[in-house]
This record gives sequence, C-alpha cells and structure tokens, in this order.
Amino acid sequence: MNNGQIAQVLDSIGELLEFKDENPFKVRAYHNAARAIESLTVDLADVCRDKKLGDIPGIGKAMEEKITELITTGKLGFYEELRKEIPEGVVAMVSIPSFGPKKARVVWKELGITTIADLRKACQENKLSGLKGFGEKTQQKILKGIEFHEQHVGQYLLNDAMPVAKSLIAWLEASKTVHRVSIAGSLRRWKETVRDIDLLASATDAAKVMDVFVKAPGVAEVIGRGDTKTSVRLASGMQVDLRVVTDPQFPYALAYFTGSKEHNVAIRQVAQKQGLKVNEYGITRGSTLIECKDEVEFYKALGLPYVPPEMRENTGELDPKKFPQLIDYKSLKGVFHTHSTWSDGTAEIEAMAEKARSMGLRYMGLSDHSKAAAYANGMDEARLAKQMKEIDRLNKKWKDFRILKGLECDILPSGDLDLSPDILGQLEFVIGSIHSRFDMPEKEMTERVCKAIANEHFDILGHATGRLLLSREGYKLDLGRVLEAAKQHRKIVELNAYPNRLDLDWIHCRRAKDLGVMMSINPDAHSTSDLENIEYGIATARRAWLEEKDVLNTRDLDEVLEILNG
DNA sequence: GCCGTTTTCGGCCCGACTGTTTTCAGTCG
Repeated sequence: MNNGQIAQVLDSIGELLEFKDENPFKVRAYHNAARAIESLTVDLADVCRDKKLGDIPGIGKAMEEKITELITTGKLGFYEELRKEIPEGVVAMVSIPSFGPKKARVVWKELGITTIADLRKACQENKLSGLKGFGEKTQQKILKGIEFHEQHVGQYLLNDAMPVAKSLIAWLEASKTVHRVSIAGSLRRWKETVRDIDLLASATDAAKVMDVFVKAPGVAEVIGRGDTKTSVRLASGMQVDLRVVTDPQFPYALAYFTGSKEHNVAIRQVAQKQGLKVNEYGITRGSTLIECKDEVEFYKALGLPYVPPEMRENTGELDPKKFPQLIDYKSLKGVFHTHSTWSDGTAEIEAMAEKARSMGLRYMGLSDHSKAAAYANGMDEARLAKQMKEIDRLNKKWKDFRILKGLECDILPSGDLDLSPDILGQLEFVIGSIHSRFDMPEKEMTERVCKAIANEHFDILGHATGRLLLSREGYKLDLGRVLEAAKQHRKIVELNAYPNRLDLDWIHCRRAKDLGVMMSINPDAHSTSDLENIEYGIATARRAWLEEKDVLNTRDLDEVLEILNG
C-alpha cells in the first residue's frame, strides 16, 4: 500500500466520521494526517519499518497504529467497520451542492434513504418537509442540486476556468466600480482542476459591484446574493463567487480567499502563537489593526516570508528553513516535446519555431511521433532522416534560435524503443512515451518503463503516468521505482504541461526533486498556441517547489546539450 | 485524534449565507 492509498483511507475515515456526528476535531485530525502523508517525499512503509511514524507532525499514537495495520496487512478493521455502518450511497449524497453529511444522515436515519435516486423521489413526493431542519426551500434546493450534480462532474480544467475568470475580471474593471480585483481560491493557486471560480474585489459601494457582476456575459443564474458575497452560475455550468470588501481590507481578504483552507488554518495557528488574530478583514492584536497594504506585508506582519499562492497547501511552506528559490514564469530558455505536421501537429515546423522564438525562447526540441503511433502519423526511420535534413535547412535561418532534432519515441510493450538504435543515435534527444497497452499489470508496466529508461538512447520520460485529467486514470505504475531508475541512469523526467495531463503531478514532481531527478517542463504542443501551455507547467512546477536548478530547460543551449550527451 | 517554552487536559480558525428558526445549525470556503 503506497502513501497515496493510505492518505485516501484516512481521508475517507474522516469523511465517514462526519456522518456519525463525531467530534469535528477528530474528523480534522484524519484529514490532517492524510494531508501530511500526501506531501511526504519518502515511502511511508520505510518510515513505518524504522518506527518513525510518530515523528510526522499530525500523526500520533492512534494514527500510527492504524497506518501500521494498513501497511502490514493491507487492511484496516476500523475502516472496514465504518464502511459497513454507513451505506455508500449515503456518502455519495454529499456531492450534491449544499447537502452535507448532517442532512444526509437525517434522511438516511429518518426515511431510510440510501441513494441519490431515492432522495430525488422523496423530494418530489414532499417527504422531506416534515423533518426537523428541512423545509420547502431545502427540498427544492436539493432537487436542483441533484440535477446539477448529474449534468456536471463539477470540476473544470485550469485552461477552461482561467480565461473565463480573466474575462470576468476585465468586465468588473471596465465597470469602474472596483478599486482592486483579483482571482482567488484554487484557481489562483493553479490547482490542476477547480470546482468553481473565486473572485475578490475592493470597492466603496459593494452593491453596485454586485449589480455589475450579475449582468456579466454568460451569467445564467444568481444562486445567492448578500452584502459581501454573490454567487452565480454561468451558462457553462461553472459557478463563480464574488466577494467584495473595502480597499484597506483587500490584502487580508485576498490571503484568506486564496486559501487553501489548510494553509489558512496553519496561518492562524502561527498568528495565535504571537497573540494575533487573523480573519478576512485584518490582522489584529487586541483591538489594534496591523496595517498591510498588500499580501507581502500580510506575511511579513506574521513574521513569514511571502508565500506564493502556488505553495499555499500547508505542506511545509510556513517553515522558513525549507523555503525554495521558486522557478519563475520567465525561467524557461527553451522547450522540448513539440509536434509538427510531420506527425499529428497542426503547424509546420517553421511556424512552431517562429512562435517559440517570439515567446523569447532560444531553442525548441522537435519530437514528432514514431511509427508505432500510427494513429498520429508516426514517422519511420526514413521519414525521420528526411525531417532531420529539413531541420538542418531551417536552422540556417536564425542566429539566436535553434531547433533540436528529437523524437517522441513509443516505448513498446517489451520496453524496447520503437525505432532503430542507429537512427536514434543521430538525434539530439529522445523522449520515450507509452501510447499503447495501458492495461498492463503494474509490475510489467514498471519493468517496461524502467527498461526503456536504461536504454542508452533514451533521454526524457514523457507523461509518465498517462493520466488524462477528468477523463482517464493513469496506467498502473510503481512511480517510486521509475524515479529511482531515472536517478540511477541520470535520465530526465517530463512535467508535461498540457492542461489535461500535468503529468507528473505536483506531488510526484516534488518527490522527483527530493530524489535529485532532473525534470523538464514540456508543452507537448500540437499547435503554435499550445506552446503557451508551458505556463500551466511552470505553475505546477511551482506547486512542487521546483527551482531553476531542478529543471533542464531553464538552462542555456550548450549546457542542455552537455547534459543530454552526458 | 493531536498537541504542549504557562498546559498530559482542554483546547483545537473564522466568518458569510441560507433556511429554518425565535437564537441556531448546517454548509461552504
């Protein structure tokens, strides 16, 4: 059982305990422990063997026992019992908006409802209105919530949400009703998927801002409206929350509404120890406000270095000793993993190169598909040889830019690379990727990938888990072993910046960094505009605390070639 | 269930909004 699975069990226990009306602090303890494990960069099984579980903050005696049971037996009696006690369908009900564990428990205990379908039926038959705390409006709200739940997974990719948020910001700014306005919430932290869009504005007349906001293009429904908070649903189904505060309150509110929730809790604990109180309106000592004009001052007032939003996940960012020199959005000097019309890209090589050059990049590694990717018009040896000549011709064009000859080479089920060693040896780099036989058992898949990594012509492991966000699980793979192999053979692992991949994810990137495995932030561009995806990759790298030194393509060309040849 | 530079017991972050309520519980972030 790996760290992720153990964290999942503890999270699940926390959730189940809520249905039992358990002490909310006990519930939180389970979620905290899960969070602590999730961000761990070592294998919990090793920590357990060394009897060091108790050293992990958030893990005490009870957690230690449960984790040990999970690791040694693969099961946990306490968890099994809980699951038997609370029907799965009842747990599933909390994915209905504004329907939480307390309400779920009431309909289950009072009316014996254990599925969302039954819940809908009960609402339609007006059976809920008699229950304590339930009225006509609640019933209607639940029906609406179920409808929404069925239409949407309720999650959106970063690249779907970000442009919408930016256009709403522009709308509010254009109205001249706001002083300052910003994206907040998980979107500002660049979480890979988001549930909604959070916006924060400062203004002298909040009501005016709300008036403008509900008239924004795309608003289909006003879900709620108060003096300081308004929620709307867009025609796309996306929910947008807007909070309005006074301008002096803006920095505190921005910190607060950016979250994460766990980061905020940790911030307040830090504040409390210094006799300070933090809320969205200020930092106060007694009745005295500590003035901050922006977030930098906010953190300073608490004696902390400024924590960029991407890092605010309560995984150690409040410990100044651990603070990294984060990679910047302008740190990349070149990119790898780009496609052209030679395989399944939509743009000519030259257009891709010109776009990369216009973005201020100095080199672009071209890596069209190899022949096993027939669906993508993959190249055989002969076409690849021809493409190399074409690149030589194009490279005469620029003094300040170069296209590198590469290939996204299929890793065959055997673990061999798709094209002959002879032609691979002529390339400047080779990305190895899995595009077939996703269904292999974990052990075989791990061996397949590790064998490819050991191949002398292999340089970069492409989208290591193969997951597609919101649509496909990754293939089964022992990432720990894969990263070890990359380290041993001094190979590079990709952080694929394509917004529905972001693979490796931030947690595993951080693990790679801690192991000393070099990463490369790659756009996996199939069009010129896809090159801009590197922004999502850099954001993910920042979430993983990566520094420039951890990333291949922050380096100048000559150094990059040295690393690839070495 | 975790934690401790006043503590091994008694705390544990804080507030807005909604719908149901005459003072509050649940949900959300």
